[in-house]
Amino acid sequence: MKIATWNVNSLKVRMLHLLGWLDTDPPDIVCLQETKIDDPKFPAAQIEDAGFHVVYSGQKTYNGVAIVSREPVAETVNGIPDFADEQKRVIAATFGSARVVNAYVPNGQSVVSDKYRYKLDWLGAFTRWLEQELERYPELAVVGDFNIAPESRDVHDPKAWEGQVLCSDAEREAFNGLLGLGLVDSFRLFEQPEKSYTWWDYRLNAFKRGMGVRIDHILLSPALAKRCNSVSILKDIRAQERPSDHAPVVADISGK
DNA sequence: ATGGCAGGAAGCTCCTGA
Repeated sequence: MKIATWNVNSLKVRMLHLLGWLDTDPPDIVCLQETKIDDPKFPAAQIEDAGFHVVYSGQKTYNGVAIVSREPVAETVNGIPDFADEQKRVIAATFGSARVVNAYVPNGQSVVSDKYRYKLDWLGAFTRWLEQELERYPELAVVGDFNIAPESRDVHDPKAWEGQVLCSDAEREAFNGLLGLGLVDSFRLFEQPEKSYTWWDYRLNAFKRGMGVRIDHILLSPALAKRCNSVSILKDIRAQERPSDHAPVVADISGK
């Protein structure tokens, strides 16, 4: 089973990129973030016509998440239970024995912003919920745009980013809190190219100059990590015409 | 130190993203 995560930065604009990917080299599950589309306008029919199922939780202009899958979904949950939040940032679903949580973690804007406080509160609630999910579902994948670069090697210019949003101590502690539950940053289970990133600013020709950060992640419970064969970043999709500013990440967890 | 680019909604400019 291949599971992927991709921040599309508007599904409407990225629809042909998605359908092309699903046509040529489809993962079994694709988790999308920043769909930026209200549920009544979600292009479900186009995705279903391509032979996939899809569940979604969106809103106009901001946020929005969806899970596209070969197999039908069960036990769909929108949002973090018991955490009041009008922003559509989480959707979870079950595939066979595997549970998939798809998250668009708040950006934070800057460390002195109210949005940063919201981000940390949000991550606290997210972590408490995932602790329960792990007990219920030993085969758990937590994927999405975390808006956190876990380590210096995940940032093209660690000096410039030091203490900034995405890289601050509190954010990295929150990320380590997720790992503390037993989740594994699957990307680092394997040898990876130097300067592996998942997001590059649209400005300054950042993609071509390799100026990126690794903020999109696939975290796996021990039971799934054991079956993980490879994880890679699909830079080709970031290199297309009119791309999202994020590249997808895909993990193969079909077992040895 | 600042702005650069892109998307969306509104409406001919502003907010947000990371």
